[in-house]
Amino acid sequence: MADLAKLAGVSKITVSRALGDSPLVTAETRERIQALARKHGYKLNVSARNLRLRRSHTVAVIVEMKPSSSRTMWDPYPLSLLGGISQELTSAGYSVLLTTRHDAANAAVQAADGLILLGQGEHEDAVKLYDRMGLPMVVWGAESARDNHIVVGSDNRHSGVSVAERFLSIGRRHPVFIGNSDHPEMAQRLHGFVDELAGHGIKPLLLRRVDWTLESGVEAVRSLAARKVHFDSIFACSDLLAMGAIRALVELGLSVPNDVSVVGYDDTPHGASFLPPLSSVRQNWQEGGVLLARKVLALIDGLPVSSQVLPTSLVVRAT
Amino acid sequence: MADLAKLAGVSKITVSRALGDSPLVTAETRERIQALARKHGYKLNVSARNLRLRRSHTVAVIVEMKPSSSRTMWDPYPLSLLGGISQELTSAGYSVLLTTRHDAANAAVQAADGLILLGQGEHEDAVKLYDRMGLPMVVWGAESARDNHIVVGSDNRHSGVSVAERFLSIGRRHPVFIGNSDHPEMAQRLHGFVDELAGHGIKPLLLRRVDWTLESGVEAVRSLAARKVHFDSIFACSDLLAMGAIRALVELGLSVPNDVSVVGYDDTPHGASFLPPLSSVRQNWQEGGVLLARKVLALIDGLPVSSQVLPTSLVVRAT
DNA sequence: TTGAAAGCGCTAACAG
DNA sequence: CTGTTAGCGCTTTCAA
Repeated sequence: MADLAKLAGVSKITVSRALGDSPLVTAETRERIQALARKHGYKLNVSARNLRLRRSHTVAVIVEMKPSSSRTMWDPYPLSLLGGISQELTSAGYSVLLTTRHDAANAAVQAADGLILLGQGEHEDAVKLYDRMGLPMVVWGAESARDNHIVVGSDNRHSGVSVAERFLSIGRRHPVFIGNSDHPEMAQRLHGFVDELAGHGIKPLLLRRVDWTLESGVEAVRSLAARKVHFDSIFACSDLLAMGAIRALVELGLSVPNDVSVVGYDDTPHGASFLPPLSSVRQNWQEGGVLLARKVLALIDGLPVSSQVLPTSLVVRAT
Repeated sequence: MADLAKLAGVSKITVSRALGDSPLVTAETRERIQALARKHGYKLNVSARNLRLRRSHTVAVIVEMKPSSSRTMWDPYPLSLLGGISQELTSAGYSVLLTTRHDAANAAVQAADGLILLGQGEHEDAVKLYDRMGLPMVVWGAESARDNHIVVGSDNRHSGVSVAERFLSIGRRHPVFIGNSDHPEMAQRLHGFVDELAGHGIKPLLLRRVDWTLESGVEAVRSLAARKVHFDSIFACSDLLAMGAIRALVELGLSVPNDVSVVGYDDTPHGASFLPPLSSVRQNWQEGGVLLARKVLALIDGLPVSSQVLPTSLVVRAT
């Protein structure tokens, strides 16, 4: 910057202002300096600016990473969410610092101006952990009565209601829910599901499954059969669970959807390509990511921010 | 740091050294100062350190992002790769700056100490673009004769050979390859496939498909049928393509694997859960990520680094 | 509208 | 083994 100043015959600070599009500098000199900067390939020293400004211009995105052979890593919070976040933060001049829960102690994470937490964790333990850092934080997940964080998430409750409505409308009377109610988002799906069914005098069977894998879905249905439970519909908390369930149903000689209706969650491309094509609940991740980013930025700027729930849609296919 | 120095009755630099585990300081004072730092919740100012050290301690990871409704964003380079990268960089004290190709002009990206490029792009245009930045760079993809970058990738050529061997061993004589040979990794799969088959006097049919979606796979097989091509085996460059192909085959009244054998690529959980369970080529992404990270770090440290090819394995399931 | 001075928090070099 | 000095590159006062 000092070099540019010399070249342009002005002072360092004028260069700084010119490059920052400050109104304190003539349009003419601004142009001249910017052209010079381009010509000489000048690059702003981000560290120096950040040191001076006492901000890192960085938002740490913390993903829940449970590496496991049977589960695509970070599977439930897919990349589209990251895509939306990245797009929005970058265009605001912020960087996306990608981290996992383990790396939270990292100096760079601590220096972040804000935090986006993808996944609350069981019992919201992740939320509690990061809350202590005292940084502006926005969480992707389910809104909770207990805590008062800014949360962006899909309308999990309504998803549950929609699936219940669907099952009722096609005459199903013995529904099963497969998922993990310790997971806040799934808990809300369950609530919606249960409440809507209760209005029609129906109480679904809750089948708790911690893993969201195909195998887990297979086992779930097998256990149902082993216990001689009578059921005619399944709401599974992931497409993989749903596909596993269908496989087990077929093995048992049951027909989907004639004998049992199945609805999955997330509307993955693979679910759509399943035979039979899977009915599933779709959430808008890209938009969720954009909103998460906007809200941390607002928080960082000290603006008022509120939680937001995004609509979901039940995509009815063949199951 | 100045405050800590005052508290400990030493100078700033001693604190700096103590916190950095420098051997220049007594074990006793190091302990004392570190305890003090913990107690008072001291956080290193990363910007100041980076400014002084003239390094950002950041590696930019550039993902190829082509948002499209029918394709999970960033699909071909899944998160496990990012997981491996993140794990390795973080434990070396580096941050992962996540960006897309569009954001490459970003000041923070330019300030990175190194670059990891996920995906070479068609005709390696992405590689050429980032090469101009003059940063230490490592690329995930296929090694290329033309360029001389450090590349980490799966043994795509051998994958092609394996699939050809498999087809030959079960008596297939009319194989089809579905993929995009402009994509370097896929080109190598094709080469291996073609070469191995050529040794047995067989020339596979190349069916070019730009999209790696289910629909694309369906169309591919339909076009085959429409042209009355005789074929008995398909090597598809993604599980989704393979699943689409199988769906179309079934619609045409053909049986998989009796009439046609199909092998996909990537061994996704969804492929494994497909009915029938999909045979597919598996690559080790997590390890690939770790290697990518290690190699940029070595490059940054001025150490000699060479490209590396990771073995793949053909997982034979029901198709 | 432009500039001079000061200092953000840290560490490498050198001196003790 | 510890300390002093200096300066990384930038931008916010304050003054012209």
